[in-house]
Amino acid sequence: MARIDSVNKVFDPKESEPRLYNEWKDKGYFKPSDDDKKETFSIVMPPPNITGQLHMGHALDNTLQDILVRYKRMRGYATLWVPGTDRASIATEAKIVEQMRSEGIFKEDLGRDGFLERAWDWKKKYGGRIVEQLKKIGSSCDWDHERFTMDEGCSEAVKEVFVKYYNKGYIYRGERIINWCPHCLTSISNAEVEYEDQAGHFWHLKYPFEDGTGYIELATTRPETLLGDTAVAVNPKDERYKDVIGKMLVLPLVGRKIPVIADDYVDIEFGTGAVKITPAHDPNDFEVGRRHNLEVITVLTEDAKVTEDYPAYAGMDRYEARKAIVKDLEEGGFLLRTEDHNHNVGTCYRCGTTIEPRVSLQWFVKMEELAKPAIEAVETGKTRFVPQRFEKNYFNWMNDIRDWCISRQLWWGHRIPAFYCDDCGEIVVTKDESAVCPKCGKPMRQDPDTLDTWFSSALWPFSTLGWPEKTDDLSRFYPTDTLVTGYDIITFWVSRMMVAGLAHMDDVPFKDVLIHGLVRDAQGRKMSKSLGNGIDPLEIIEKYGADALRFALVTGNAPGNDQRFQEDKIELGRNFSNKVWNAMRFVLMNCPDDLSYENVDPSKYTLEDKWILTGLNRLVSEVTVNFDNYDYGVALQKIVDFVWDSYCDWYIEIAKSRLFDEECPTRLEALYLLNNVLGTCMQLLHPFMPFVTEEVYRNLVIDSAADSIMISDWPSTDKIASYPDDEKMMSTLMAAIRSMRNIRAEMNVAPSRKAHIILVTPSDDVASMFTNGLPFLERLAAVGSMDIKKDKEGIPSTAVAALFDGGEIYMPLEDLIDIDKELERLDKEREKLNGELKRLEGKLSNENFVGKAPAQVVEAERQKLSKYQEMAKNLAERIDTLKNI
RNA sequence: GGAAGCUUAGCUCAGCUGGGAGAGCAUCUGCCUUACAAGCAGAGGGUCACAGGUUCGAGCCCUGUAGUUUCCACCA
Repeated sequence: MARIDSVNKVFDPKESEPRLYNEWKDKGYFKPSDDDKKETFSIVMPPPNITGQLHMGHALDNTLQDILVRYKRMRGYATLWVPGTDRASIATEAKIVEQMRSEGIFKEDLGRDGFLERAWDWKKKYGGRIVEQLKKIGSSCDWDHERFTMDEGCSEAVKEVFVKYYNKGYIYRGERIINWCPHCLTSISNAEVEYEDQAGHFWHLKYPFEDGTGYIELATTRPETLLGDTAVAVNPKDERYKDVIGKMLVLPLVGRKIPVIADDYVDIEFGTGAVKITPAHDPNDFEVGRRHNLEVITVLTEDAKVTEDYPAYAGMDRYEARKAIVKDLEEGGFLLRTEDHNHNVGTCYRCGTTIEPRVSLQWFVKMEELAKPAIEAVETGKTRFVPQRFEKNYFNWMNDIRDWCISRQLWWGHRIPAFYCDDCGEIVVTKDESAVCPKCGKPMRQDPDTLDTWFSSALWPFSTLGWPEKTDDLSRFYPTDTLVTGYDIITFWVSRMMVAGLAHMDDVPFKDVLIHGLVRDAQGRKMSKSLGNGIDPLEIIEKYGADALRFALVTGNAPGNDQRFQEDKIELGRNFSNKVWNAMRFVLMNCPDDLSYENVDPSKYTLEDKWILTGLNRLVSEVTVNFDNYDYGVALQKIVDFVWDSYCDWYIEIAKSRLFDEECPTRLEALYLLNNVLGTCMQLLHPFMPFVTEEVYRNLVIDSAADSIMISDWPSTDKIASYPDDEKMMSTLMAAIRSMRNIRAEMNVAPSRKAHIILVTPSDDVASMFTNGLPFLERLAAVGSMDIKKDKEGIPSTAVAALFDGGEIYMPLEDLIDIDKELERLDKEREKLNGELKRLEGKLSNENFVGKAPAQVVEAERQKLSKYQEMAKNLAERIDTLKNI
């Protein structure tokens, strides 16, 4: 019995998980096989930010990827999972600036190079942290392939792409109105603006005509931008204003003369039908201004303060200025009234500051044409979203795509490879950093700006594989197979990878996009720092283990749906792993040291053996389909049900009588199946719970086991025999047992009280099944002894009846039976049965059903009907007998 | 303003191509049965949001309604 001595009474994740992880890594199991004959399977990890801590979103994302990768590896693919981290320019730069501020240092004090030095120190310090955290949840990625979006290779790819796009005319530089974050002091793209409804006001103002003939009334939500107004627009079809188009107004407080112009943009129905136009601070107004050649007057500085040009308000921030200007308008008699108004305000997705539209010179990618092949690839199914509904999300964005502002006024990032000659104004875009002006030969100045983080992220599926070099990795692993990510970054990232992949690799970056939802808190709120409702995955791992966390993240969740994170789910995961552990312990306790399977004889398999094998066969087949369809929640549920219910609660319990009898002729077969069925279940479970399954797999005595479950072959139904008829018999026996248990529980008969039962059945098969099962019936249904009869003559009236679909069982319970109570119980049973009978009879007497439904379905219903009829007959007879006492 | 999702047991959620409503937790009853009380056995609990339609048959497909969440959209 030494086998059991070496295993702990409980599974200890804290000890086991790091040990196993390191062993797997050291043995090279995470690396793809070099075998060229093997089909490849590759995925790239959505790179977490180096500023970050692992949060539940990462935990879910990486758990799903790990499940996928471990499954494919066991299926025999040469599997590569590329990990890495992202520089996250805005977020990282902001954090570093903040850190510096606490030391009293400013960016300018250090200069660009000094700042970057600090940034790299940051990366060294924190980039490693998140990697360590990813390892804790068991991510089986190939760390030799680890990349960082700003490492040399990725940077080379960025330059290559920029130059290529520029030469083809897809990248241009121009003065446009862009979204500006006054806190981060940089431009951001449309996708990086988050809109939120804010309570605000409508200020109704009057702008008097220059000639003193009255005024135009208009409303604004942003009175402070009045300083930059250069016109008032009305709709050309608006009868009310027909005569004033072209007339001049005097801008209140400023005194500037501005024209009334006509433009279709104005909605006649809305408000007064007149709109003040501020080209420098509103994207629509900017367009109107372009059409009418209006002057663009910037009135706010980069940090959103009024410029020196307006001394009365100079230096005030936009909200102070708003107050002051409203007050002055009121005092000047220009304010007609104020009303409450909710409006959509754009905010920076990184810091939440309200965006200020701002005119400036930036670099853009022309997206429309580039988007076309990316749209087509999804339309034709070359790339497929799972679940499919997210394709709409993608199409929505892609079909309405705008030019992408890619330049950022930051230092941390890929510097734009554009060079300017201050002498002659020449612009050169090149990978060569020591460019000289091709016109005048003078040294050139590189653009100080850096590129949007997502510009480099878009290249991730091929830059990580070595592009632009023609590497083996690239030819072997591109395109990747599946991208696993959240629906929240379909626009930011998925769409741009599609574009980049098709533009530079001439092929889609991935075949499937598996989309998952958000992990919310127990009340269904988004987890966020400001709410303080985040749950730290590392604390959960510390307390319950990584397997339990992974279990909780996958169980009971359908693809693409958000989920609430609740502690009892983790407990369930922990409990299940405990269950598995104890099942293993039980098996090992009964395994002799010299256990050998040499003499195992399948022809000696008993009914329950054939039943468990048949169930296992179906489990393997169904779960494999579920895995291929990314239905992990369903797969896990099936595995749990099989292990807990079929294997533990039935098979082990039944097997006990064989194990405890040293002389039992089928003891070896029981041991063989106990070990190997559980072993196969561990393989199916391994992608979900890698650690506990590895421990159990190694401890069990498994036929031709691999060194590690990680590299074992995925179970195949070919190797698992199936016995459908025996399975049916077994379920009849189980129904009988349940029926007996039910009666005992209802009648409060203690299990210590072994019953004598009389089985009445017309079937010889059922009779012999009970005879063979007598040893375990004692354990499962507290049967002490048994008589078998073909009819119910001589059944004592003091017996209670347990019905099942193979006959009846009578339990004489002399001192316990209360005839009225028993009649009541049987009556309830009869009612239930009658309901079923009515339904079936109705269905089968319906000609349409019999005529149109598939023959199989009709036949199954017929069989059910005759079974129930038989049961109803027996029941009625029993009720009669009792009544006649 | 457009689009998508959700609405199933007290709670949190599954339910594959339409064929007798499920799980976990919670509740109630009985068990420390020599793997496991992080457990075992049993019980109660649902007009599958509502209204139509298609079908022999609808939780599932179609239409509409209500509530709710999210994404997209320049409405001053």
